[in-house]
Amino acid sequence: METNEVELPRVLQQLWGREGPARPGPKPTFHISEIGAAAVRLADAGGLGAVSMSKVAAELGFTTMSLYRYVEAKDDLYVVMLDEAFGKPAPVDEALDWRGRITAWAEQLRDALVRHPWVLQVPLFEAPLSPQQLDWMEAALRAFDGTPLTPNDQLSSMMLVNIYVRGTAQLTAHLRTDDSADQLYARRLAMLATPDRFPAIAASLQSPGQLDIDFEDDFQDGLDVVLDGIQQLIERRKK
Amino acid sequence: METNEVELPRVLQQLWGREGPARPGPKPTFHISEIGAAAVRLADAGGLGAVSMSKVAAELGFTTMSLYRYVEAKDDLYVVMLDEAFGKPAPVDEALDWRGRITAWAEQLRDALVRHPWVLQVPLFEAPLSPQQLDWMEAALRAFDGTPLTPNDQLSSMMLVNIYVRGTAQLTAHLRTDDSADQLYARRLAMLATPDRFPAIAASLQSPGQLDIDFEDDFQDGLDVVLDGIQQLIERRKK
DNA sequence: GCACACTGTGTGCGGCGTACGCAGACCATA
DNA sequence: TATGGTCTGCGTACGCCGCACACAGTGTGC
Repeated sequence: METNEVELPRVLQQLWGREGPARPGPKPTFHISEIGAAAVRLADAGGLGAVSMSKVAAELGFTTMSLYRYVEAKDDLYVVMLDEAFGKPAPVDEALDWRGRITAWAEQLRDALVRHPWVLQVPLFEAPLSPQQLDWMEAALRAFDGTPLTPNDQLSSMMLVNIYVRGTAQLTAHLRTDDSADQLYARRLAMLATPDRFPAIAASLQSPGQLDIDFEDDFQDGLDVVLDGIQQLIERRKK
Repeated sequence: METNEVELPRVLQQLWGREGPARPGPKPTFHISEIGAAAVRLADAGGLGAVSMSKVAAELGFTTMSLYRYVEAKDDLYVVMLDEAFGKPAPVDEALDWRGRITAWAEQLRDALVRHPWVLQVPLFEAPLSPQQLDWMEAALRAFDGTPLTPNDQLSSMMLVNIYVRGTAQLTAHLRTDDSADQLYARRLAMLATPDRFPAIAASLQSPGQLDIDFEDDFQDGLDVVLDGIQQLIERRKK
């Protein structure tokens, strides 16, 4: 009888704690999650660029090449970092309706991205399969419990919110570190977007309230637009 | 009298054709857009990783260091590449309503991203100011002509659609290159997302129609959800 | 107690971005 | 037309990076 586990990459096996027991040779000095934590520390402090195999190894008091006993390539390190950075999502509040629940989820996700902005720069080539990422996925899906959304609807709605949060986080990432950046941008835009070639842009620059951005309000407003769309889908499914 | 132009970085000045005329010394052999085109060619063929200063220079028959006469750093090269890759958006079709127009815009954007998937991997730290990117921005804003949306509404609605397209493109990018990837993912997910810890995920895996993904349909459905949200905003603004 | 799989180390390679100094080309001015 | 100054393009070199590979030591299962 074959278990036939659609074999996972080694990193994922380690993250899921699927280690074969008791093998010959010396015991590993630490768990990959410690490597991930060290890498996250570096990234938090100096951005993703500050994360290199040698720096991570140095952080742990090891040589560069030791890391390759735990990780097959740098991409694997990224996987571990992501899993480490997100942490566990707060449990779903059953008292709220779906809108309140998914909003709380979105805010949590946003906060995590603000705490670890480098997450948005991590080049990823595979869909998420690490434990904590599935926890987040699970939490989002549960927010739609009790709605008439089909499983597929729930999945795509989650993706929609996920995409929204990541997208806005990316757009505002550089503004958060430099307050004057948006004003400089507005002035440059005003200079380049001449009314003859860019009437619509020029017009939007005329409008007031352009210069004081409130991240919190903008985030909520945009999210509400997305959720309004999902709400319509829910109404449609009710019939 | 000071022109006081909120001085642009040199790359942008070159992209906008704001060159000071007639200076001593030999004439530049080419324009940065040629460098950008060469880099885009490399990226299209071998991904963003295939783009290095030396490779681009070789593509043009030049030495590596020559490029630094046109570009201050590699990040500048990315700016040029992006401007080059997007091209000009098709003119807005006045016959359509806002929904038809922004849909057409979104489809165009998606097609551009499918043609140049590496765009999604380009690390960017500044808001777009290059000519063609402003063209795209302008086109999107014009789609909302005639709606009661305020300029700020239009801006955030555009961002919403932009974010949606980029997000979905990112998610489906790796699926397009490998048809079996999603099935492998589904099987791995089924193995890891046990009903005790991940009931919602497990449930959604039970649902039918999971395995045959239709990019086109999924894209349109999700986009419609987003547009439904914007429509509600429009209704609200009407009053 | 023995064999052997496994851990951690050292060396080294190829490639990257780019700082810097130099030769020659070309224009503005005299 | 002669000249001076400045810009272009090139060569060299440096310090990083990810990682292949060979090697020594370690501890478990037989």
